Amino acid sequence: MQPAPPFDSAPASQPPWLAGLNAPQREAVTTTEGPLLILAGAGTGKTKALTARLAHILWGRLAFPSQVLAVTFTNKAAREMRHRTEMLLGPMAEGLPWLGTFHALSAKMLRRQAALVGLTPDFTILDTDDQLRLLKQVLAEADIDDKRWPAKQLASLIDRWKNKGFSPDLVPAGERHGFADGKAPALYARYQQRLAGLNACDFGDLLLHMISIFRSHPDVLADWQRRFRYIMVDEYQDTNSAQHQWLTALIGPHRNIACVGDDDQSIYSWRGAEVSNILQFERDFPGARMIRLEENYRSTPHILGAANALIAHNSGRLGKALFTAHADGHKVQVTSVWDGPEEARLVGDEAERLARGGASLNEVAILVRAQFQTRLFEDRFIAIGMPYRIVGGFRFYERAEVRDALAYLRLVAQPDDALAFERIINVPKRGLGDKAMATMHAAARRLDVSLPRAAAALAEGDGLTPAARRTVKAFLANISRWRDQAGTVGHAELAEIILEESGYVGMWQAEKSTDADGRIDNLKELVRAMGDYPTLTAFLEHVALVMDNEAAPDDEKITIMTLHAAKGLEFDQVFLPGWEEGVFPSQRAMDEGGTAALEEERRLAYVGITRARKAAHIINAANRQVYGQWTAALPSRFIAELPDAHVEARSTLSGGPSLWRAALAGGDPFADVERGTGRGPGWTRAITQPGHEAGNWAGDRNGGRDFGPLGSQPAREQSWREARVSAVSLAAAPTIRRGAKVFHAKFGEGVVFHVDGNKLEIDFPAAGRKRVLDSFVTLRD
DNA sequence: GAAGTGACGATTTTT
DNA sequence: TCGTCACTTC
Repeated sequence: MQPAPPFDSAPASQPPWLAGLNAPQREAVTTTEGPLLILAGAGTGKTKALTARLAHILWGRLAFPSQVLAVTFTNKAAREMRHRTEMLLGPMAEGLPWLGTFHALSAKMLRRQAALVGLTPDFTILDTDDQLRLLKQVLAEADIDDKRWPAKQLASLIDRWKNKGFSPDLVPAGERHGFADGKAPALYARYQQRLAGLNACDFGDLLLHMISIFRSHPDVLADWQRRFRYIMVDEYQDTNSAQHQWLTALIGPHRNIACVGDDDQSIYSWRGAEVSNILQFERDFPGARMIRLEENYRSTPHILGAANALIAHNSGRLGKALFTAHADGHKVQVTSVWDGPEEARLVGDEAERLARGGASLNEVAILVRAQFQTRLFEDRFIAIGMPYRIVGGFRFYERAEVRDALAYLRLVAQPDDALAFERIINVPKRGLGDKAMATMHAAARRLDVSLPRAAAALAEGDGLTPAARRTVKAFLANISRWRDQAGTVGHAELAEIILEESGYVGMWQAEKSTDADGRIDNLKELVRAMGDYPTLTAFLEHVALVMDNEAAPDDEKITIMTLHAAKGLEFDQVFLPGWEEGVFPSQRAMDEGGTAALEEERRLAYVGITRARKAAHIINAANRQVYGQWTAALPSRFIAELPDAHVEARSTLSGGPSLWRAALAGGDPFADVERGTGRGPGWTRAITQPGHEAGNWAGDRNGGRDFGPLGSQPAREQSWREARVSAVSLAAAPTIRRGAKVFHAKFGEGVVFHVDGNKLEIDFPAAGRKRVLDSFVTLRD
């Protein structure tokens, strides 16, 4: 399956981890000494090479497992690497204590050396929610109007500085201005003070504190350097400056660092990633070797040909071209359609066709540039009953109910956790308002103790109203009772007791909203997950650093997700909709970042195409609704950059691309289109629907760039059919009354119990009473 | 403390 | 256009 590598003549005694590797992969595995950059294109067996390299080092006794530092970005990648190394090595891999994410590893180091930065080893790790609340307090304290200068903006500024490795005193003069008249560095300093007072770190601190320890304590650094004989880094193109500093500090005199990455897949500059880290590898590490993995085991030659040609339009690349031994397969399809709904319809039809042909829906993905694009697909898939999953959005530990529950647990584990205390002191409602909170904050400042301690003091004194005093006292009594119980009952059981006795579960049970059930389920899931960890502290550490919660792989569904989220994944069939100027490449990105941003968009396109194993299908719509306005859209320039040899283009538009050209030239867009006759029944019905007059469809609101009334275009048959469908459902909606029989894609048939505008309460025999929007049901007779 | 009202703004997201 | 958030009002 691979071209015969020179090492194929190796004796039969060749170790198992070298089996099945091609020549460059093998070279990457066996080059253990000195700096090495493995430039691994999409689908070239990067993880395989990396895990084999780990196996090679450990089996060859070049180092003990505890002497290897293996760093990834995400927990998922870390899990994957651990798992695959275990497959090669067996139990030996379990002893890899320093395999993990940058943040997890740095936190582990920091816990051992917390004292050097004024923390205790049990410091709390704040999530973005806590961080924001703290910053709001800092802003209020400095008397800065957070309307004018939002805490969020300060948070991202501080984040950016931390990504670059700047502590407050190191922020360069040129970057100090721009927020609250140059007060940002002072606010940053104050924020750090507050964190220290809370014995807490935010994510950025996990690395930043270690970097400053490395700087100021050479002896400590030397210890760490001695420990790590080999360093390996995954996704090196995504490293930011702080991570780069952290890594270079840790490299000992042996300089055994191997970084794996692909400059063409660098898509996170907006998050602080510096492509220059990978581009300048050889300058950073003189004498470094570079090995290219270019044989792709994933995609067909047409897919790779298209991707290679596209990415060749970027400048400043390290350069590489993917090739494969696979048979030709299909060309990349590029389809032009009339508008967004038609695009969704097309993808739905194609997916149905694939499913009928025996393909697994789990192997079909729709990769979009931005979240808003998912809606049309969702609408369409609900309408046709196509099972789908949308990846992204809120993660488990970010849900409000999970965070509330965690705040209870944190407060039990850490009596001084002021942020946790603040979050839940009045959840469920206990009648403590702003006034009581202000009193407690004032007391905390005056007595110079943590907020919970101040509250305890107030509960004994007379600073609060009698009612508030009683409430606070009872609350604190509960907390300390739970803390005592921690010694006698298991932590998962304790969590159950806390959630029950605090009234928190009751609060959700009393709530009648649609999602209350789901929230209670999430609380149950949280308690269940706690059982997987030996102690409450271990669990809280896990939660802080591992924000993802691997969803159980469920049944056949088509996946909808962003291109960013798709990096590292692969699917047989990949749909790439929305390839229009302004959408992809994103207008906003180009406005903000110019050419550099355009190149990053192009890398994103490259990532998208290279996700496909068997087929890639690019789609662009001539018209799209942007913020409620219909706008004409040109096909993405990336489409033009794909070579004809690897592309099969088609259009469902009569007139084809000339339509767009005409539209942009400002002339009559239909000048070269045959005028048809009919406005069918769909038209009539569409225009008689309130809010669905022709002008809504495609009017003249966009400076004449929109296409005029469309009714006469025979080629738009499909669009008309859709117009009729939506007209029918709109017409049907008002006739839904109590007692009506309706059908819902998820819950099945049901009987309407109550109507409130477009909100329906429906009794479903299978799912019980649900609140549903009328647009999600169809009327049955 | 809940419900209604108006302004605002709207990529990509991990730890 | 549509959803969110903060603020008002009862």
